[in-house]
Amino acid sequence: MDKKPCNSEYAEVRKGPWTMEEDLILINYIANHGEGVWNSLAKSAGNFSFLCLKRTGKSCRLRWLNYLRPDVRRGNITPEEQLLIMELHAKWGNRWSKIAKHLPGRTDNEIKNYWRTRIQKHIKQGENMNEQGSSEQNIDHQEGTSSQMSSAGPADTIETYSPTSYNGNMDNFQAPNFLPETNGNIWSMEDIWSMQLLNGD
DNA sequence: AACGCTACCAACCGCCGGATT
DNA sequence: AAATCCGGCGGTTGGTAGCGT
Repeated sequence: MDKKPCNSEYAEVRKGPWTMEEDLILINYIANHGEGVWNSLAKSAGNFSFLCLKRTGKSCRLRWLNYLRPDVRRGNITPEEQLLIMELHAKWGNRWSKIAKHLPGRTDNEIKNYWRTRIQKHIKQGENMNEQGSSEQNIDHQEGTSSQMSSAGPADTIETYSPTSYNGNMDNFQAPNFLPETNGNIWSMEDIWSMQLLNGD
C-alpha cells in the first residue's frame, strides 16, 4: 500500500522530530478545519501557512493523536490504569487502540510503550525467575517488580515533560520572543496551546 | 568528570481493511 | 468487480535523559 507520492511537492518529505513551528501549523489547521482527512491536511497546511508543513498525512495524524490533542493526558500511568491495562491486555492481547479507548486521554502508542518497556519486561523477569526455579527470595516480580513499578508509578517519577520555559503556572509563562531553533521538544503542550491563544485563534 | 548502560518515548514503517472511483 | 486511495493499527527503531561505575 502506502503509495509513493506522485506529486512533486512531496519530493521532500520531512521526517524526524516535530518542531514547534510545525506543531503550530498543525494545531492552527485543525482548529480551523477539524480533524481527519489527513492527507489533504498535509497538502493544504503547507499552503495554509507561510511555513510549509512537509509532512505526510500519516505523520500529521500521529502527531495530533499522540501529542497535540488537548485531551491527551501526559505523565505517569496510575496504578488503576496499570491494572486496567493488564486486565484488558489479558482479554484482548495487543489491541492497543482498543485498550486505549478504555483509558481516557491515553494513546495507544503510550500504552504500547508502557507495556513493552515496563510490564512486559517485568513479566519476562518473572518468567526467568521461575525458570531458574529460584526461590532465592520472594523478590516481588510482577507486582513486585512493583518495587520498581509502583515507585516508577504515580508518585515519584518525573513528569514526562518538564520544559524549562514553563513552570506549571500559566500566569508566569513567558512566551519566547522568537521561534526557537527547531528543538521542538523543549516545548510543552501548554506552551504551544498558549502560543495558539496568543495568536488569537 | 567521563564513560557506558539502561529505560523511556516519539516517530517511522509496513501491513491491512474499508471507502471511493 | 477491480483498482486505487486513505486512515488506522501494531511493531520497531533511533535519540536521549538519567543513572551507576
